[in-house]
Amino acid sequence: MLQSKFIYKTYKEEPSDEESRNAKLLIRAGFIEKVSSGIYNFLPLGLRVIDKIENIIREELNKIGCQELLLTNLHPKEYWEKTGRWEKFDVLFKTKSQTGSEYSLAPTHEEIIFPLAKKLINSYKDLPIALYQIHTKYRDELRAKSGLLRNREFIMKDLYSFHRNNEEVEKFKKLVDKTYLKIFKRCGLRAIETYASGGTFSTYSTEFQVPTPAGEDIIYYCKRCKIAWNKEILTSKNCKNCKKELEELKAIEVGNTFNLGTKFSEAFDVYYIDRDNKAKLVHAGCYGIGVTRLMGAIVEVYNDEKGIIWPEEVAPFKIHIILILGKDKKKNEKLEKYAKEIYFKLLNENIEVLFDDRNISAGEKFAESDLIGIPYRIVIGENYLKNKKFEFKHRKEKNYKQITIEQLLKLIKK
RNA sequence: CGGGGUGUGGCCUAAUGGUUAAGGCGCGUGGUUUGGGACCACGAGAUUGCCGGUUCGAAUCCGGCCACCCCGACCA
Repeated sequence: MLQSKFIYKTYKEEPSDEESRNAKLLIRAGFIEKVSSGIYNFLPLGLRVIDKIENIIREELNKIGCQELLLTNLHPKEYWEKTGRWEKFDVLFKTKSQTGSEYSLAPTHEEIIFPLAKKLINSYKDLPIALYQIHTKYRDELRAKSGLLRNREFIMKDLYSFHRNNEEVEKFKKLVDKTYLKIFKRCGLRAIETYASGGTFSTYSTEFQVPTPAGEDIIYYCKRCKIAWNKEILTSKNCKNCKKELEELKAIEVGNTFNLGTKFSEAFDVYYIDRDNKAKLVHAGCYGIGVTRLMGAIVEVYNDEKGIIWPEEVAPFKIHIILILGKDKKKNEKLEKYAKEIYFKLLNENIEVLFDDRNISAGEKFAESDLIGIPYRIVIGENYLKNKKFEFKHRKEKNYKQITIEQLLKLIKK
């Protein structure tokens, strides 16, 4: 991508109507734009990060046999009345059609996927089934807050699994838990498996908590066992397994996994015929990852005074090429030619590159580059003409190396 | 929903109740620059969140409403 053609806009000053680090940086750097409280637009730069996160999730879930689908976000009232949640779900957005039909905007999708599962499941031979989607969710929060961490509209990955019995749900849930840790690790985050309450429809849940002072949850972490308990269910300040004293941490919940039991199967009559020819209730689990919240959490964890520092796998681009021209026109022409060659070589290797080809001051290029936070930066200046070497450095490092394009390709491919 | 705070060009800010609302960023034109958000000149851009009130006169004072931020409550 040529930066001169790339549509985005950065700001030198922080927005006055945001307090959280993630919102300030993402807005300043041109990833998102605020429309209203808890409502944001994702600009081309921001969408690239969303796509990266979503694809990591897809890869890992597909590996364990999950299949993707897309469920509607307009939920007829009757579906939500069946579970009693039309009245009970306090953050439900409700809307009415011209003819008076009532709908909710999807805050979660159990009410839609269980009726679907009923159609898909007849026999024990149809089970297990694991379906997921990555889609927008709506929640009428009384207080949206903290940039991308608590929104009224947000993107979520929600997975639902259907099984013959509780043991199979538990077994699958453990597999999802393990997969979640992989997903968060690939996103650059250390997520802690945390025991938590099950809310109104499950006995317990597992939360995936990313420790950061910006978090709104408080968890108690055991360094030895590498697990934690949410404050809401804490019974002792010592680990239940090893008795070690627990550490209190602030954290952001980026994912969760629930064993739903048969609660929704009962509400929607989801049965299967078992080997013994008897109809039995389907056991289910549900598993969420807040995609946009995850993006906010990554920024909260990875930033410095100059801007964002994206972990490699979720960065909008991998390499930022900065071309610095001098006074000599002939030299400049050569430099431009070489820079383009390097740019195309990297593109040929399927490396995502942002090439700052704009005719602006070097200082502005550097400042903006630091703000956007692309992991690797190469600077092509007059020195390149002498030894065919450019400067190469990681966003988080201060010092650069002088290397050739061949050396760069070796380094990057690893 | 309870408490606190804030609303001024696209963004960030300034302005004892007193001319025509000031500056910086950004934007346009011309020129000079080019290794850490450069400089000069000229220019465009505002019903000071909205409605009402007080006053000879309101961005400024008063009332109501709205929006945003923060704390709390809530958070399948």
